Amino acid sequence: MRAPGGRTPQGGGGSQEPPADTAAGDAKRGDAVVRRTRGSSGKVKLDEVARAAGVSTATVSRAFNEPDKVSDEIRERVFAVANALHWIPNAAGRALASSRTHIAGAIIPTLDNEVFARQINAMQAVMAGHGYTLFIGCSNYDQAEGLKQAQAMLARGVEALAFAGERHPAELFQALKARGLPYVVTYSYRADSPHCCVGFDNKVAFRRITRHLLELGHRRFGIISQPVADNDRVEARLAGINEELADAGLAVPEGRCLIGPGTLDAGAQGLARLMDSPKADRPTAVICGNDNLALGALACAPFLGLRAPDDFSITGFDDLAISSRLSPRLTTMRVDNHAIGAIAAEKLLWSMGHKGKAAEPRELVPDLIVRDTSGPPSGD
Amino acid sequence: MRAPGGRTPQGGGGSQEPPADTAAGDAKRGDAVVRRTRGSSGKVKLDEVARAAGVSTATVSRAFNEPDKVSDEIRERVFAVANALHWIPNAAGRALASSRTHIAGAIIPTLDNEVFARQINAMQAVMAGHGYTLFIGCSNYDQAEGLKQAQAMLARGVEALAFAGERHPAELFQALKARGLPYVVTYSYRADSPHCCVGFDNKVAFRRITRHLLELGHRRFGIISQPVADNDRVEARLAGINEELADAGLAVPEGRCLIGPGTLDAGAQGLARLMDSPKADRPTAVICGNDNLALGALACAPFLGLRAPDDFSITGFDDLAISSRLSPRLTTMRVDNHAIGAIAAEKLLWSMGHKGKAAEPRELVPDLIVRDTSGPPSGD
DNA sequence: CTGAAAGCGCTTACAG
DNA sequence: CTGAAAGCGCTTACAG
Repeated sequence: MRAPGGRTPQGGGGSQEPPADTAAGDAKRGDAVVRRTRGSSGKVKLDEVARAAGVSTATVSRAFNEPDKVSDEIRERVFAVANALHWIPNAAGRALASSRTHIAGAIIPTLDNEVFARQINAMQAVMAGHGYTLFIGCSNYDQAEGLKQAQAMLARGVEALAFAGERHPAELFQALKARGLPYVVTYSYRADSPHCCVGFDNKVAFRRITRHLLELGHRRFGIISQPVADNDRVEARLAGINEELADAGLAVPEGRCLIGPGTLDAGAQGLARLMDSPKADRPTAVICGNDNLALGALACAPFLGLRAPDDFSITGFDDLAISSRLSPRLTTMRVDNHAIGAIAAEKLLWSMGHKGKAAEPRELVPDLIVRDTSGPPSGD
Repeated sequence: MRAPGGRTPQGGGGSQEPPADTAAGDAKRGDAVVRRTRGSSGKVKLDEVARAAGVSTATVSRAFNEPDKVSDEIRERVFAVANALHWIPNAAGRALASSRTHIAGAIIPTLDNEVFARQINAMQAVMAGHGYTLFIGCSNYDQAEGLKQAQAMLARGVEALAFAGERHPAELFQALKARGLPYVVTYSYRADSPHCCVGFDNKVAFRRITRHLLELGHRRFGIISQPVADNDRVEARLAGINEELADAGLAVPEGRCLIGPGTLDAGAQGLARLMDSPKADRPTAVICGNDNLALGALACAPFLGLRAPDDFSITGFDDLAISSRLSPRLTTMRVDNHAIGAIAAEKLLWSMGHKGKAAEPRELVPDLIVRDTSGPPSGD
């Protein structure tokens, strides 16, 4: 309610004359100083807030950044004036002076995906709660693109970085190390990883789902997977399947592990190819690298004259919203992606508060969700 | 290949002695200047590049920002040195000096959605191609949250802003106007909108899909829609349906326009409620506010003993990838979301290049995609 | 608790 | 085409 620039009636605090005038005489004399004119941004600056509130710029800055160090009365006055003047602090000035940008970055493979969208949402919320802005970059599952995004973020002065998976160019890790920049690897988790991981063990997860199928009695398996290139998570998944099968004395035959884009169509085509052999030879269980592939396969099954789980079993991974709504309901695994994002953000915040020291990794464990699409193999 | 700091053998260009030493005497004498020590960031700075290349800071800056103004020889030398030193320009310093941040912002309702993810992807690509970084913020369909995100972006110094829809607090538009900040409204388009819109006319689109159903002979309609609050797009969609029906002398009866979250479950529950009446009275056509709702309804239909299009017709909006893969394939409308994002980015870039002048709006037209789920009403 | 002023790392008007 | 230096809008070590 106090008018901007108005001094308190009490006039306390030992403040001198209003400095509004003194500031005018800032052209040094006797030195033939060349006056440059630089277009000021035209926006209200901290400087003007200070003048209007009758305090120094230091005090205005402190009122906002270290409120405890400023007397109640002055703090309130500064806030009121800043408000009245609609002052918005210039982030660049702040960053330059403090060498803190309050920006963190997250690099994910793709936005178009419930899984990563959820992680980002959570990260953003936690970061915002601590005064940090989150930069988001998409690699489109391409290592080189991911590196480019990371470099752009470094140039922007991010103070911490999160990225999905640990398969990234050595250059990235070097740059991070060189700058002592905190980072976390999200989504992936390996007990022996050199990085701070917040995620789950993809290999263990796929051993689990494979075991589920083995326990149901399946012996002939087929796989439909996303590309392995640049993707440690997919690699670990395939390894998990193969190891679990090997432990049971089994293996996926040549030509029964189909690799393609992680799309609905690839899932559909994959199933058609896997089922294109005499019934006695067909896989009875199909493990898909994610729900999307499984959903595509499921949608295609009727056209092949097949249905799960009577004619074959099939599993996904992710537990997308739609996976449990469609019929037959998909057997899959679910990860708490919101938690991954939130925890990753907390780890980063912790590191930033501890001189960049790496935070403790955190393993989340996916749940196996057995629904309609997995059952005992049909006797042939 | 040239060693950092090494001068060219030819020594051309009239360069004086290497300035490596002259730079040391920068403590002014005879003035009792107090030396402050401020932790330098520890990173390589433009200053060091200049010294190593034997040129002024101005020249280094120009070499990167206005390469034409620098001689070939010096430019190459500067590049080589900068490279060897791994110099990464400090964005804050640059922003402060030039009052250009090269940051643009985009605010969308949610990340978790093919539609917006695609727009963002396209925007980001176009922006990156022009040296701009894209800030992304999610409002979660909440006006107040959207405003908060926008304010955070202003504080970060975004030079342009894109946001979905035109239903936003007046405060937002005032702030934009006050700063002369270019912006575009994405997704929505109205011929008489005061804003630069890049999107489609939601009302016209839903008139179109309603007409399709009318032409098939439907006379009893039901609606399953997302919430109208804070959402001009949804409002326009409902208006489109109602106007088209009114033109045909029809109306959606009380209780047959169901509003809820735009989820699969809401779609399922919606269909159950709409179909909960004697067959002769049930709607024969159900218009959904988006594909997700329609997909949920479709998934639920078998449990109701119904199937489309024999027992009822149903339509969506968005043409999600899965909508055409599932059986029955959904009748829906498709918008080129990639184009919306790309064009929005170009408009913003254009505005920034033209002193913030508003760009021309651009209307995209959605395609009606007639598939399995719409057919003539079943005779009862 | 408060202020005067240097400094953060760039860009750019000015002068040559 | 190039350089010397002021200035962008803040923060903070120093001094009181």
